[in-house]
Amino acid sequence: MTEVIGGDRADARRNRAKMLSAAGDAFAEQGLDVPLVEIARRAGLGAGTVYRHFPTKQALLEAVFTQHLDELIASGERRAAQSAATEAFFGFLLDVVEKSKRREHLCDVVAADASWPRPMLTASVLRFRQVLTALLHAAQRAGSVRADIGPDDVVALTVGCVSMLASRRDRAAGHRLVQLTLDSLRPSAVVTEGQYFRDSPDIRRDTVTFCAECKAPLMVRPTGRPVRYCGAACRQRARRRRLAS
Amino acid sequence: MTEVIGGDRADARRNRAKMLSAAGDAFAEQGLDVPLVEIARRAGLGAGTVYRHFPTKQALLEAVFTQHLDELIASGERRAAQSAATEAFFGFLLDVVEKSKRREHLCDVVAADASWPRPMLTASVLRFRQVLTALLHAAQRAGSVRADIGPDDVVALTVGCVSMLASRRDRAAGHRLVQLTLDSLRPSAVVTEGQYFRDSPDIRRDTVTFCAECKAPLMVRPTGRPVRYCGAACRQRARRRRLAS
Amino acid sequence: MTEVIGGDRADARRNRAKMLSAAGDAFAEQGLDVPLVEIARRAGLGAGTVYRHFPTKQALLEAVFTQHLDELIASGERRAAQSAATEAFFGFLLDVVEKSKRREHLCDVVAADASWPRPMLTASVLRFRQVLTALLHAAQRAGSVRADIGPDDVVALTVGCVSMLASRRDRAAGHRLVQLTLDSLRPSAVVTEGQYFRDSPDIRRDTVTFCAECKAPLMVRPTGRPVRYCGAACRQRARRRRLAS
Amino acid sequence: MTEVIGGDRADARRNRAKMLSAAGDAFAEQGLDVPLVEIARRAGLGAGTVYRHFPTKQALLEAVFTQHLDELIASGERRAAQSAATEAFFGFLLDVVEKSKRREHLCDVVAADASWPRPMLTASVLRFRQVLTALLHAAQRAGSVRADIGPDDVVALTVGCVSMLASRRDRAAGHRLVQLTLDSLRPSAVVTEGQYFRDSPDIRRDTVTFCAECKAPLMVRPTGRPVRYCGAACRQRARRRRLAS
DNA sequence: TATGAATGAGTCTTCATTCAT
DNA sequence: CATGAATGAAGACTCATTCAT
Repeated sequence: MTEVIGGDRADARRNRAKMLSAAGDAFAEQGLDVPLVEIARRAGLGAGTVYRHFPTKQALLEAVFTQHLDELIASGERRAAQSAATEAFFGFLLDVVEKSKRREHLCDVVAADASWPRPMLTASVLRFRQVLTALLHAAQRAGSVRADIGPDDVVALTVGCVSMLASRRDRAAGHRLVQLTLDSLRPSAVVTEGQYFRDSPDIRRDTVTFCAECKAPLMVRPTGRPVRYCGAACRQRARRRRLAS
Repeated sequence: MTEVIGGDRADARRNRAKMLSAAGDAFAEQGLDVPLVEIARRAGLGAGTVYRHFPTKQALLEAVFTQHLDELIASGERRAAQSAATEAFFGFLLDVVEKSKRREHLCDVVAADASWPRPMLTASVLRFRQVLTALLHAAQRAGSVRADIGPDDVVALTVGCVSMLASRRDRAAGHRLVQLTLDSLRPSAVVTEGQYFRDSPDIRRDTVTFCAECKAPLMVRPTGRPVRYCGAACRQRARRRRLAS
Repeated sequence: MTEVIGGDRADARRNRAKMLSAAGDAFAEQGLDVPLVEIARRAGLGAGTVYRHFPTKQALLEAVFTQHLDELIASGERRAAQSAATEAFFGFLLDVVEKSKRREHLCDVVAADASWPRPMLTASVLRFRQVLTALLHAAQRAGSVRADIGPDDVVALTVGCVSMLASRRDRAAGHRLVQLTLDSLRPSAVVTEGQYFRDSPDIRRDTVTFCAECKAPLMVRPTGRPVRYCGAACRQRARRRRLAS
Repeated sequence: MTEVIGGDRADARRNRAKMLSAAGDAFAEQGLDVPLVEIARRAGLGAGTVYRHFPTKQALLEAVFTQHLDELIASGERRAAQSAATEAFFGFLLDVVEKSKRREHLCDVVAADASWPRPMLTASVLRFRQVLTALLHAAQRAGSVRADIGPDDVVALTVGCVSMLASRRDRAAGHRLVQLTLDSLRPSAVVTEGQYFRDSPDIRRDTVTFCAECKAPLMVRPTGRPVRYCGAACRQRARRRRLAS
């Protein structure tokens, strides 16, 4: 952790806050390559002052990231305390995605852990994982999230969602996509057999059947007469073919 | 398009290929900020040679991106010709994700179109969209993809999947996530009501009911006796609880 | 104008001066193509420091040029205040030529305005023109400079003189040439009719006499009483002098 | 001198001519810094071919310069043969200035002899000097050029004139300036006493008389018997003429 | 032999970091 | 202690010259 400078002096603390805020904005708007002097300028401070607080640009970046995580942690704890498990979990994920939207660059950092192993040891990172894990497990106990999902899956999913938001210009459409993606976590979601990927053999397959006409997956219906087609259209089409032959 | 240098000289063409390959690797491994001399070194060439072929680092990047797209286009056309609509579409998406895995940085380029508007006019980009759109529409006609999905949604979804793969270290787990996410496109996928996002009011809600036991969303069944549980397991569980009380 | 860096810090101002001086020397000795690091080396500073003060090599060049002009302006104003019109004007021109001697490259810049239109709007350029024009007009009113000469002619003439000085190795001989050339501006100078140049064909031959007062050339009048003065003003002035003595 | 390549092959000679022409244009339009490939492109040849003919860019430049001189030499010889001394001399100077107009960069080369001592040994340079000197002396013998002018003065003057033309946008005005300047060479021209340079503010006013033989200006001698000749040589020459008639 | 592709030294410019004011 | 000036290593890009085709 960065040694906090002048922890006892009000102005120093205010300066630190200004820097973090300015850095957050700057990274969001101009990417991680934004010059440090630009951050200092936004904060209304000198470059030297920034260095007094953060010995390295890297350190500043980590601090911004940590602050971001802390906000998410607070959000997660609030939701855990106030909502039922399912709402808490999904609400938290939406929070994470939404709040990270303007900070995709931070996600780059998370994604590229090879180049940045240290922050993974940070207290905030650990606490974030704890909160996430607790919410996840609660939701799983409540039956609203598939049992075969782990915290890492959730993190990866949210990272992906942030990317989606970033690449989908239409705001509303982006949100719908995120919704769609997060709902993949629900138990009803069907996982197509994973034969496409060349080298991932051991993916457990749910018991899926497919439309006899269009090969679309059919919902599981343990009882009753099994469906053969995904809908009226396919049934009709199959019929036509049968008659033709 | 970059003027191709030395189209008639075998060595020049070979060098161009070496550069593109080296650049692809370098961008993948070290990010878009990789020095050009590093790319030249990997290609076993001088920096000046790279500049002779690509007048700008940007131009080189675009060429790599274009080549990548061209591979995807070929893959898509092959699948469209050889497979049924559904397999073609989902197989194509998996191809896109898989092949882009080591090239997430290119996705950054796609994502950040504001800063890079020109390539969007490239022939390859247009062709890619055409292929994607054709596959999508075929799959939708076949009933295996939701009707309310457009090409931009699909692109964004794949971009997100690539991010997921990048952030999920476990290879198999990453693939499973991708599978899960892509399956969101299938008509059976349920979209939770989008009330979480502050400002996306107009998301059409499907009429969803939930499992009385586990709260999982249930498929719409307009006719017949409404289902109350998502499956046998839940029905049994509910029964047990009822007996216990 | 270049934003002046560190206006309040003594060392920064001293450094700025060192840079301008070093740049002036470097441009004079090695031409405009002198590497910026060479300038930095001469100034005893780092290249980055030069860039902090002048965002571009161009900007540095302009600053040197402006400083040069400012010196000339000061010289012109001093002379205008202290000397009679004729002495002031010719003295100024000699100053301009002499001081620009080691700075011919700057003249290149002036000459090549097509490639460098902006500095022409500079305050210093305008002021220089003002001073030059004022001195010229005063000298013309005093009768010591031909009436058909404009400021642009004078500038071009001095530019030419600088070139002469540069190409004439012998210092004294160079000065004599300049003297000769500048004296072309005096009314007594004879202009051969310009039949040589393609587009001014008819040359009248010169039996020339001069105004007894101001030495301006008098038109040939083969018959009748020869004129002695170029006009009423000179005749009157001569009369006054005769009466005074 | 550059070894002429393929002197026996017609195409090689044609190529050489194309190169020289292209180089002349390129230097004129884009300055001496024009890339060699640009010259090759203008000539419709490969860069390697240019190098086959001229081992160095410098060598090419010298060849262009030499060709330029050769044209001027031819012009001078033609005029010497066809015109009277005065017309020949001044016509030649106007030719030099006019033809060098688009080639000021070559003049830079002449001006900057420190950096380029070798071409001064070139046959063409020597021949040019010879022609110039002959024309000058003839004109001086004819009494139309001051006796105190040497070949170097004339060269410097023309270099200056080229600069004037370059810096005076108005074509006609430029030509008039050149005329004015070249006429400084005529004996009637008044040279103000050259004490201005460096720091001599009080310009003594000029009551100037001229040498009765060579028209050179005579120094003011307020008292005593007025001098009529600039020196013993002229006095003697005048005496001889008197005796002859 | 002509061509133009390859080379790499050299230039401008940026920016993280240090240090004098 | 805050400031912002100085630093110099590093990166993009150019071009004279060489050399393989």
